[in-house]
Amino acid sequence: MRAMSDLQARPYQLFLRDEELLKGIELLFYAYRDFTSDPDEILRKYRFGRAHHRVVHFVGRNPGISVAALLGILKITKQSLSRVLSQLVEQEFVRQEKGAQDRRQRLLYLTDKGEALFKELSGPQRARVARAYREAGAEAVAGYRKVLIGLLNAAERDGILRALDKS
Amino acid sequence: MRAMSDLQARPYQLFLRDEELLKGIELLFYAYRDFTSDPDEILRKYRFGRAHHRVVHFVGRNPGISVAALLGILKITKQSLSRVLSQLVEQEFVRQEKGAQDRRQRLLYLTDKGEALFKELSGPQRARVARAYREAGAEAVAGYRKVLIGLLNAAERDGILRALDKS
DNA sequence: GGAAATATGTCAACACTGCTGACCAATAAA
DNA sequence: TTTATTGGTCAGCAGTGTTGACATATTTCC
Repeated sequence: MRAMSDLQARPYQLFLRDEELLKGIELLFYAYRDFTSDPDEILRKYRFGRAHHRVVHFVGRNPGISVAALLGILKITKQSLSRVLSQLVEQEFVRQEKGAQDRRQRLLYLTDKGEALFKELSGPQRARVARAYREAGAEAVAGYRKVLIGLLNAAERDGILRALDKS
Repeated sequence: MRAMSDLQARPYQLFLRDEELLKGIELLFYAYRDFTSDPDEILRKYRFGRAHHRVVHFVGRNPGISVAALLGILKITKQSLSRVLSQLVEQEFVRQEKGAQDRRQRLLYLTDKGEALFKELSGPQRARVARAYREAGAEAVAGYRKVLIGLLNAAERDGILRALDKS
């Protein structure tokens, strides 16, 4: 494929590395594309989109989360969140409660209906991840996590890891 | 957090597994969120979006790709592709060429301007992946790949792997 | 107590990117 | 020559991100 002369012009390690990096990028794209396809289909029944899914997921996983904290996870504006959140509240998938200490806060919880949706949406995703984990083995899973953690913005890495370990 | 009685009602292994699966799901979300943030910012300068990025990327990586093949990668409709593709062609980031064997095809190539954009966009992403790979180590990278491949739709897995190895 | 900061909500407008449906033209294959 | 394939286009709609401007309730600070 490449002549020996190329190995002089450009260090072999570096060349290989760049190709590997691009493959890593593309693999992430493909995996995420397929990963989101199952819930996307389910959401159509409810006339919801991915944004609704994210809210249901992170409220379900963080009962009593504040709006500000949810915004921090999703990294969107409050106006964007407001649109989907008010739909979820109106249709009774999510319930809001005034904070006990700070009564300005609207703490978020899933209703029973919300829990059911959470499970319906996460079912195929859990199955997909379970299959991938099973096929790859425990050691590979550890590597998968290690690399994904490395992909995070360094500044927020600790916060995300803490959030993931709260359970 | 959980009483011993729960361990009887639900096998311990299964419980742990479910928690791990949800963490794997969330980690993928966070990684993809941060992974796309760098190019997103660059794209604003050009008044382009993520869809433009994807086209530039996959045309850059597959010079001479047909429109149908590109649609197969992106999994969007031709109308959606058309919108961004025609902008990229008009602004001379992408060039179209009639197929030699099949003259119905419009084979796609990056122009020099397109190549420059490709590099500008992939730079931060390659740096991010390089950092993650470096921090995690070769063994972890192998696991990362193994799991991501497992997340792909089984039906298309072989095709994607072949596409990734063409280089 | 009163001013300032914080948490949240809301209205309006805009941009990007998916989608469906309906056609059309050029070219290849049967 | 009919039929299928490749690609393009117009129109409209939905979902989700953005900015900017305000409004309200509550907490914190001086």
